[in-house]
Amino acid sequence: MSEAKSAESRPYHHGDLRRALVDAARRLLEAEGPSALSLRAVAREAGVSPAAPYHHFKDKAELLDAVAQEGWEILGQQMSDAKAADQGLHQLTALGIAYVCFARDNPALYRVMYDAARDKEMLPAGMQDNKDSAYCMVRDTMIEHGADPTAEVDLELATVAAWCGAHGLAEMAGFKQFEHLKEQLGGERAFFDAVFGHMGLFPSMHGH
Amino acid sequence: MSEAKSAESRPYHHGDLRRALVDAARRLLEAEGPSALSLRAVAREAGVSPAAPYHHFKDKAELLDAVAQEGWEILGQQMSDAKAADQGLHQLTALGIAYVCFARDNPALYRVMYDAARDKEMLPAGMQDNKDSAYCMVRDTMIEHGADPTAEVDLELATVAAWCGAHGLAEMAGFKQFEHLKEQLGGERAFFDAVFGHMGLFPSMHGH
DNA sequence: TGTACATCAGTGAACGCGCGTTCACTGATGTAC
DNA sequence: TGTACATCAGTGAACGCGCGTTCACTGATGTAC
Repeated sequence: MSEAKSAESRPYHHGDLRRALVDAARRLLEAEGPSALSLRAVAREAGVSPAAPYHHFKDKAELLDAVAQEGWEILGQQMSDAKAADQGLHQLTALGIAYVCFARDNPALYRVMYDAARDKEMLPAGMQDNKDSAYCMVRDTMIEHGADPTAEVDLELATVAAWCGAHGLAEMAGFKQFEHLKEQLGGERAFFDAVFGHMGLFPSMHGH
Repeated sequence: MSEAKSAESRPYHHGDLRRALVDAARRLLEAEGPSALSLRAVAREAGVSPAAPYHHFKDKAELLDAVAQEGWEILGQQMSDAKAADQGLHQLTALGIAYVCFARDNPALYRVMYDAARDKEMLPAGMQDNKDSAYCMVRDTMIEHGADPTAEVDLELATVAAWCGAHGLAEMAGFKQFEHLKEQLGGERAFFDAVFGHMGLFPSMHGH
């Protein structure tokens, strides 16, 4: 797993250690889980001394924040791509599926994304009211598909409900005990679709 | 916070140290959060030496399991009470509200309940297929309210969907940023109701 | 009722460990003249 | 083009800490006779 290059190939100055540290953290995260994500382990994985990260991050929390931030950016990009690839009424479902697939592919990163925010008692980046947060993308998509933008409370409730549903499914889908359901339905994607359908959150999915 | 009794009042033999340790763990958990839950801290909180817990638990994981187990029992009891108190079509909603209220009142315990299971790569106690798990209570209630018990896949999907929705809301409701929504709706309970309503999971809530 | 003894449930000191962080340092790089 | 020097980005040793766990121990309890 270690990315440490052989002694002769890596110069004394790294070039972009900040980047390398965040990459190393992500590698560690998915290989060993969130509890293995110590500053020292990240430095080790990146092939530098334990003190090196302090030239790029104030402390461990700042490194974790950077990892979480990158996670939210990737998730936002994947949701945006999914939306672009699926014009029409299915766009909201596409967003939900993209969200859950991201969590399936990066379960430990996904946890860090929320935990880093909880530690700071803040909303995570992807849920903030920035114009390009994932949360706002969901809200905007709802408006594009007919939600009334002037019914502010209702709109926000619908967005929260969709977000909660996706988050709940993202965490539950990790349990191996649901494998049999996925198989019976013909695959993971169908399982996600079906659960979203039962939630009735995504208008494209329930024809009634 | 410490429960350690004064020297003269506590006998050498504790009486029920196992119980006291689980209680101490829960106290610590809600006061300091999941990351503060070390074996030593629990022993300290209970007023005994760091080695004492080993007479009652094989290791730290076993203590955490006991804490999680108790959490699931309390949650199950509260859901059962809520169901009993609300005959009729609102029973499913009552279960959902009870679930979310438990998570609101015991956020750190709630996390431990899932994390302890994830560490063992198991379904948590409350989600197992025991006759009296919380998960089965939800499924049974769905049947009582008209779900077709012979449509097994559909029934399980509906239960999973409800469970995911409740879990998602339970975790999101902890963010302070939703306070304004709760206020606008006239309280936390109304907020929970409204989100469940938007999910369309709970038949009693959506009249359409 | 009294005594011997096994068992139980604590103590407290110690172990090795990995952690976050600091420090004085040094090698590499870039800029001024 | 060459040299002096400031700055940058690393090293590696060290710090103190809290952790999980083990160990030999001892005080308290219960039971047999």
